[in-house]
Amino acid sequence: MKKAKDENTEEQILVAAKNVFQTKGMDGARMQEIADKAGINKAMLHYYYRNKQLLFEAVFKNAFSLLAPQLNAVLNDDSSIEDKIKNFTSNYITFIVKHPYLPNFIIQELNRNPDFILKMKDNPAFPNIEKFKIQVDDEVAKGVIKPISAEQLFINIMALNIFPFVAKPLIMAFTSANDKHYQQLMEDRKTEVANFIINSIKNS
Amino acid sequence: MKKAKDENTEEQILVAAKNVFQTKGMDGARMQEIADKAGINKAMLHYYYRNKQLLFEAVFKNAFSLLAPQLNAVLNDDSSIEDKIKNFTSNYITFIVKHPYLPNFIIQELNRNPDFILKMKDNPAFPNIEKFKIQVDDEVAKGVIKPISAEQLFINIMALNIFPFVAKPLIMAFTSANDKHYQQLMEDRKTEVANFIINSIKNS
DNA sequence: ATATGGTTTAACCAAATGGTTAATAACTTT
DNA sequence: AAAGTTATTAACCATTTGGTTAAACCATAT
Repeated sequence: MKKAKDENTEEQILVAAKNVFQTKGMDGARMQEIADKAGINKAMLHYYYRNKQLLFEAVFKNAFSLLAPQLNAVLNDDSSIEDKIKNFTSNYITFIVKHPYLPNFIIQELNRNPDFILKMKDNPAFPNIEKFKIQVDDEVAKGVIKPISAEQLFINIMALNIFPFVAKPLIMAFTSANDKHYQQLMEDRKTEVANFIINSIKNS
Repeated sequence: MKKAKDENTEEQILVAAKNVFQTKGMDGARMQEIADKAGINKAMLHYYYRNKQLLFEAVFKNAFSLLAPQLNAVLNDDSSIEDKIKNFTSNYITFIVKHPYLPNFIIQELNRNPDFILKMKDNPAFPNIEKFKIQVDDEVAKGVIKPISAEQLFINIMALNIFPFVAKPLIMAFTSANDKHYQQLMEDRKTEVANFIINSIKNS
């Protein structure tokens, strides 16, 4: 079978490209380095992905499609707000430990080229806040949680969960933490963050 | 006076370099573009700053020295925790509206080269959490605020304030906001964020 | 006015970089 | 096994890029 080799090479390229793009960014990445990491000739990159931009987009879409379902867990799940926050916080931190470069990569590249997100919006799995909005307004009306807009709550949830990984070097410096200490801080946040949010919004 | 011209050129270079480095990053920045923006010959960049790396470091240190005092307002001010949070949140958001590229620039470049922060630590104004730690432990002991570690509280304060600007393109996409709507969200956060934090930690 | 010293420029350079090409290798189909 | 097709490579190319150099410029001191 011919396909085996093809897909293998194509996949190896994507893995290598992910590696390089996510650590160095579009501008810092070198096609030669990607080729070396994939163990192939530089011309192969163009054979399969035509040019740097398209290879980058393949990597970016791939990364984004990993992150999106995580956020959808907050926006479109059927459980209560309190449960969502608890689950998301724990799950997200576990998730990000496995993909440490991911949030930073996405944020960095979107800031470099904000229009890029338009290409992502086509995807039906693109996170949408509408359902969450209804739920928040509902729970506020019922008095389950204190008045807050869905947008602000969602921003807060994202901020508290994502920021500590994006700003890792800053946090390590300010708290004089080594890698082990930093990991412990993040581990603690799996419950700490959910409590922090729920404390703030729950009516008692 | 000869000096007038010197300092003027040197300053113009720094302004142009800030402009380009903060929007494109170290890797995306081009010396030619900086020279053009400064209205001078490319050789002048090397005459005053020797090479790209040193010019970049001048810009980075400059940016960092703007951010540091903001964070020190939380860490080293003498007011109560509640007051600090209220003041910081409002001040920081006002500050960042004036320097929109700053937090993203610092975070992006520190992730590209984490060792870089070591050079910043020499500065005596480098944010240090020790005093804040004592204060938090004290207010927790007195029962003014609920039990929380100073590190986690500081991370939360930073996250809630800084993240929304770093992740602007994501937030705009998820909330389907245009620029005006986004600005309004940030404006609301000047009080919203402080309330959110205080709600969560204050003993009642 | 002229010598002096820092400032500025145009022209240049070597290395790096994304991309192409033409030939070869390997596999499939007939 | 011959023909056809896809995969892979080495060599090459044009452009970009950070950096250099030697000469010109200009303000000031003598």
